[in-house]
Amino acid sequence: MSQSVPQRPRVGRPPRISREEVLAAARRIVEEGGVGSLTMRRLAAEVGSTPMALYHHVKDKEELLLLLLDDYAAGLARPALPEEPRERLVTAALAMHDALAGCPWVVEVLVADDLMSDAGLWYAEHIVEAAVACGLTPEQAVHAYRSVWYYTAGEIIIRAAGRRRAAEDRPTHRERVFADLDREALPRLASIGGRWTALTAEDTYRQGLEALVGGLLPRA
Amino acid sequence: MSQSVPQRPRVGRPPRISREEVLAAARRIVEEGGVGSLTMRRLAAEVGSTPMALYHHVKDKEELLLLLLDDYAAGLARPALPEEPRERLVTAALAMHDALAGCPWVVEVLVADDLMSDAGLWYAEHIVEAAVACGLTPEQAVHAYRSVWYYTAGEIIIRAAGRRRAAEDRPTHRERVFADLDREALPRLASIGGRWTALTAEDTYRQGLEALVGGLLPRA
DNA sequence: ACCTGAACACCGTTCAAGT
DNA sequence: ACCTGAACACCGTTCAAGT
Repeated sequence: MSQSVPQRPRVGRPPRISREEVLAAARRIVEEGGVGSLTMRRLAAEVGSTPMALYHHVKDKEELLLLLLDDYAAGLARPALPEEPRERLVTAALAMHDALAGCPWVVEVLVADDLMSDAGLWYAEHIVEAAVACGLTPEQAVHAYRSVWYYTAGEIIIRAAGRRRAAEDRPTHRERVFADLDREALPRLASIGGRWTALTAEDTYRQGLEALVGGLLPRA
Repeated sequence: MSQSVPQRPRVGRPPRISREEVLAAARRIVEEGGVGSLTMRRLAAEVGSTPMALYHHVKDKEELLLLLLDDYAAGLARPALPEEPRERLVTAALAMHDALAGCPWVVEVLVADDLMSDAGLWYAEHIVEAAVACGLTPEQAVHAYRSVWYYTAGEIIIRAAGRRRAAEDRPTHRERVFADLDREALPRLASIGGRWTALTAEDTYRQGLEALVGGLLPRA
C-alpha cells in the first residue's frame, strides 16, 4: 500500500547531470556570447562534465538549440491585445519584436529552422487574425504577416550584428567607406556623412512598422 | 631606351597561384554551397595548393569575403531610374533586392560587416535621394532607407534559409508543428493549415515594398 | 617572394569501454 | 543507465623552414 506510486526502479549508474542543468548552462552561455559561443565542449566544461556526457541528455546540438528556443518561448508574455483590429495587429507585432529584441540569439535559430515553436505561433495567429479583421482575405493576411516578419527579423538581425560590431572596437569596413565618400557619385550620402552612424543607431522599428501596416491594410 | 617601363625586377620564387585565381575559386565554392562551405582548406584544395599558400595572397578569411563582395558588387547593373521620385525609390529598392537575391551568400557577409562596398552604396544613395525628393527630411530619408533595408535583408535571409531547408529533404520543425496545431488556441493558423507552406513560398517582395514605401512617404 | 609541413588550439560526433 | 577517453574528421591560423 505504501508503494501505491511505483517508482519505476532506477537501475544502473545514478545521473550526475540532468537535462535541466544542461539547458540552464547552455542558456547562460548563449545569453552571454550568442549562439556562436555555444559549443558542446564549452558547455561540458560549464556543467563540469565531458562533451560526450551531454549526448546522453540531448540528441545533438540542433536539438539543444530547439529546446532552448521552446524554453524561451514558453516564458514570453502574451500581452492583452486591443479591440480595434489595426491596433491589435501593431500591438502583436510590437510584442513579437520585443520578445526577439530581448534575446537576439533566438533569431539566429528561428531563421535557421523557420517559425518558432507554439509560443511563437501565438504572435503569428494574432497578426493574421487581426489582418483578416481589417478586411484582408486569409491569403492576403498571411502575406501581410510575412512582410511584417521579414521587416521584424531583418531589424533584429541587422541591429544585433551592429551591436556585435560596436562591441569589438576595431573600426568597421563601413566606417572606412563612409570616411571617404565620393561626393560626385554619392552626394546625398556624402552630405549626411558622419551623422549616418548616429541616425542608423536610432530605434525606428515602430515607425517603420506603422508605415508597413498602413500600406498593407485597406484604407480605413 | 627599350627599358622605358622598368619591370620592377621580380626576385625570388615565381608565384604558382595568383590572387585572382584564389578569388575565382572562392567564388565557385561559395556559389555552390554558400559561405558556410568556404573553408581555407577546401579552397586550397580547389586551387591545388596548401592552406597556408592562401595567406600569401589574402590577409585572412574575412578579407577574402570582403574581396568577394567588392568583386560581386562591381559587376552589378545600375539600372536607369525613373524621373518620378516615388517610382525611383521603388525601382532602386527592387534593384537592390534583385542584386541580393541573385546571390544570397552576399547577405550573410553584408549583415556581418554592414553595408556593402561602393557599388552597394549606389542603392542607398538613390533610395535616400528619392526619399528626399518625395518630401522627407534627410534624417527621415535615412530612416526610410533603413526600414527598406531591414525589410529587404529580412526577406533575402529568411527565404534563403527556407530554400536551404527545402534542399535538405528531412521534414522541418515547422512542418511538424503545423501538422498538429491547436484549433482552440490558434484557430486562424489551423484553418490555413497545409496552405501555409505554399503561401509563404510565394514571392511578395514587391507588394510588401510598395506597402512600406506608401506608408513611409507623405500622402501624395 | 612564394610555398610547404608540422603544429596549435579549436570544432561536433562516434564508438568501445568502464562503473 | 550514465559517464569517460580515445579517436575521427574537421576548422583557422602561426611559425620555421625550404626553394
